[in-house]
Amino acid sequence: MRGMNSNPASTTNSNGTVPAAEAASVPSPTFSPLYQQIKALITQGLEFGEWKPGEIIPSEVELAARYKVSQGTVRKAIDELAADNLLVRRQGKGTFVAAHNEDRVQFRFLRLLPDDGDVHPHVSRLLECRRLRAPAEIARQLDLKPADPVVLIKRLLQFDGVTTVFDEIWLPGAVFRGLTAERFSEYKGPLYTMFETEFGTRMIRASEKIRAVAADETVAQYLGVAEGFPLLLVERVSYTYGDRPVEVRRGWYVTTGYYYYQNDLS
Amino acid sequence: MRGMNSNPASTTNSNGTVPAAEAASVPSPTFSPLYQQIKALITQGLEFGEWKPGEIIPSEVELAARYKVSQGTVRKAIDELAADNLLVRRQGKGTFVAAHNEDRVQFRFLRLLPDDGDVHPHVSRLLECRRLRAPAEIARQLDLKPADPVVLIKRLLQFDGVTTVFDEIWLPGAVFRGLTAERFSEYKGPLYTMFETEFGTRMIRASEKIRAVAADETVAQYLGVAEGFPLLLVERVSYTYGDRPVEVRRGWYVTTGYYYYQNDLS
DNA sequence: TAGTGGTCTAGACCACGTG
DNA sequence: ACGTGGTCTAGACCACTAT
Repeated sequence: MRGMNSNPASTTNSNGTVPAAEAASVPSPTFSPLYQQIKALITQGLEFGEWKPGEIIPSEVELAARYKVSQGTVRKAIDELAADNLLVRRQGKGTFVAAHNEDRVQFRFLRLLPDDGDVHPHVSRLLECRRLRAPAEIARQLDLKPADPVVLIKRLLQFDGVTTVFDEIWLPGAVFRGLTAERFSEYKGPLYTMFETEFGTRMIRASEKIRAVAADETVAQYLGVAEGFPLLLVERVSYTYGDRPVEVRRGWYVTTGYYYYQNDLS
Repeated sequence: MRGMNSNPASTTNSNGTVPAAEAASVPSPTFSPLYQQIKALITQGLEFGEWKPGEIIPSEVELAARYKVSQGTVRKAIDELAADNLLVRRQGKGTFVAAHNEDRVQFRFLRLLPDDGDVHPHVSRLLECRRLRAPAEIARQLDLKPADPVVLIKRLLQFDGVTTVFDEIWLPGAVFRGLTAERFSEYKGPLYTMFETEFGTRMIRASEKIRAVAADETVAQYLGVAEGFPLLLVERVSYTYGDRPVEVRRGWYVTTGYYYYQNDLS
């Protein structure tokens, strides 16, 4: 492999050098470092379920042999996947597919913390779960055609019996076939874990827009506050592999005694 | 150097292996990988001003020679410092000390974006800048003794002529000697740039607590909104080298037409 | 004892920026 | 043409976990 990763402009294009075996489906003409190509291959394995959440993936040495590259190259690929929170390394044991049912998840996707720092589990109460045609704005955000089917979920979150969050969750209907109120109610545990195990959809990344708004009549009633009460509105779009949006979530938060946490501005 | 980085429990403690020259002041008895030690040495160079913001640092080869380690070890140290936003790599040119006067800074520390996506520069208007004794809560957050001197700055930020942010900034008086309203007014450019060039204090990291609050009489007047209007309250603590807190900032944001942005929940 | 990830090295070549 | 960071390799040894 040494020295074969030449410039795409050179006479011998480097993509022939992807150590075949299970090379990318369509060898693109663009150049990328070997470890990026390995990273893509491993990501495919994750996406297509070759290794499932919580499971161990082959050792670095094995992967190096399979892809016909050095261990160092596999290592760099895994380093990035671990930084992206897709894999978790455990020294002496191996490398595992990140699962959404670990302790940290509640704080990865629900960043609301109480002022006193104590950690309380939350209770979810389903208000509504129905299928309808996507409003224009939701369709745009989910990258669907207007009027495509979507699932709308409304729910409340309670901390210590106090209703603190009202969520409005929009999901693409095609992906979340058979998601009903019953199915929803039966499921114990975090929502993202259900999405993962029941619908094979993993949330990889999210972006959020945060603002302060006044509670309207409906939301005020749900949250047990006066109309006009200041609420934190968090509008999140979550993405799965390939940066495909698969969830739009609008959350109205009562931030009395709670705050939204954000670390490190990088 | 090969193979000398043995366990701290072993007979020959590894810290003697720090390639001296400019070894750490107090060789601690705890073990850490070589590249972490190199990282600490480079960080010291940054903290003590050996290389100033915007300047280039020695090449990897030079640093490897100076610290008597391989280029790969220096590389790993620099990789982490770049990930921490303390250094910036530029292929073909060299590695530079991150400066706070670049384009990205306005978005690194002021994450307010307009709904339409356009980017407008902001104008700052100083309301007040005086010295006083630290209230208990501020003293706690700045790691000072109660009643230690602090500087309190109050200011407004305007976007397109519209007042959008009211800031209350608390700084340790000992560090920011000679910071007066005049000095403040004279300075053009971002605040953090002034802190850096005028007072030798760099903000490295920050954490934020965000909530929605109702505008009180004073803030409402400053921001030109009705009393009770919902505002985003962002409480930020900024840290310099060694995780020492050097700023407490409370910002009240009008989020009409603007939102607070947050990417990637990692 | 064996296997895994983690560290460290030395050397080669590539890609980028500048003279 | 030269120097910088970026990629890749091969091999050694360390640290942790399990058996």
